[in-house]
Amino acid sequence: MGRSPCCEKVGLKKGPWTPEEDKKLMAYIEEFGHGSWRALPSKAGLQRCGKSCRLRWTNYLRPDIKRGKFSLQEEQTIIQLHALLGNRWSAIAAQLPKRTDNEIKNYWNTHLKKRLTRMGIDPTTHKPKTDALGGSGGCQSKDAANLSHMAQWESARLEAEARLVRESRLQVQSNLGPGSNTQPARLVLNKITTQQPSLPPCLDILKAWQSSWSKPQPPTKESNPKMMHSMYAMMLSTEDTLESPTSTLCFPGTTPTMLPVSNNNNIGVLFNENNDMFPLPSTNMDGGLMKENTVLHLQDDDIMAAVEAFRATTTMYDSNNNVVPPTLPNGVVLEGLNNDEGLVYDSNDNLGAEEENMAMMNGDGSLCNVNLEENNKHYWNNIFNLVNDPLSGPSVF
DNA sequence: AAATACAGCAACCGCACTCGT
DNA sequence: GACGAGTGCGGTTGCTGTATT
Repeated sequence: MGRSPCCEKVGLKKGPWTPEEDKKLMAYIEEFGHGSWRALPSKAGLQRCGKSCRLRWTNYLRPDIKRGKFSLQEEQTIIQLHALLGNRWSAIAAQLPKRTDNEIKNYWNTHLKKRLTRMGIDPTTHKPKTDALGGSGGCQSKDAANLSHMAQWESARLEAEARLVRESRLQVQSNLGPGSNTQPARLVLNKITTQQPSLPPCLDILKAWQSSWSKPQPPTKESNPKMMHSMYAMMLSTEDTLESPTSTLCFPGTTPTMLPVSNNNNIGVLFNENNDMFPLPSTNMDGGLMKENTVLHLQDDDIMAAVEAFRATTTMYDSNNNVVPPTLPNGVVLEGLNNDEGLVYDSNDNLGAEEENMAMMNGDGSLCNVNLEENNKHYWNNIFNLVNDPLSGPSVF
């Protein structure tokens, strides 16, 4: 549908904001909240369009914004999430507290993208640029399928989280009145998701999903208690037995029944305590196969649990904005996960060369081995070595 | 010291989506 | 269901500071 441009009025100022304009905008929002952005400029005495005001506020003036150099942890998170999500900056920003999507986007384009390019890695696909010359096409397509499958789930989750944030903001704002909308979305969401009323039965799906994303790695080295993040194992794996987070799986605490699958696709079906059947996302709700790129439409209950599930397996922050290790449903704390993102390191913090076979838990708690493709392993190894190496920054590029 | 090239980043643009009517 | 307002989002532009010649 056609829209009238928001800045059609002649005389509205564009370009860099002056300190005076910033003061006016901040003073107005602190007193009244932003309300309607379109109406704000005239009320605040600004010769700007509402869109410009919103951008200035969200990207620069908001009090809950951290500026300055990105930490190694933040760099790692950006790279990994970009590998999974692509240029979905708002989704990536949702996992980095106090960073805006615009800032992350700029940082990617000016720093991280160049680093990967110089390493010979396509920053779009996160694969070595020499892929076309060699390697196993079949394995790579399976990788891509797994990644795409996970990305579908993640995409749905992030959309859900964004919606939750919007809704919760509205709710908090309406409870507290004008001027109270500066609450960081993360905090608002935490308030909601930490309340866990009796969960509806369908949440077993999300439990399963959570479990599939946070299976602990059995100790492969006595001296190294670090845990493996199953998501990355799945991203790295090309083994047929390795399934995406949305395929057949089990989780501790409940014992879902698995339906036999009728084809080679990763169809999964779970049952809750009442034996209600819940097809996993590779199937539609009729149990039939979803077409590629089918958009998932999750119920709100699923969304709530999905958000909680993801939080259990991704970087989390305490009230002081310190990273806290995630906790599995059974209470196991995944020590070292956030720094290492699930990869197994040797004593020098390099990925262990002998770790070709990474063990994962089967649904029944037994172990299965996962063969990792050399190229992919080296790719992630390179990335983490690079971003962890303080000398590899400007001196390299 | 001046000119030029480059990097970094704030801000803009326009499309897409959501929601209310 | 159609429409329009409001907003979110990602791509792009262009300004500014710094490095290099």
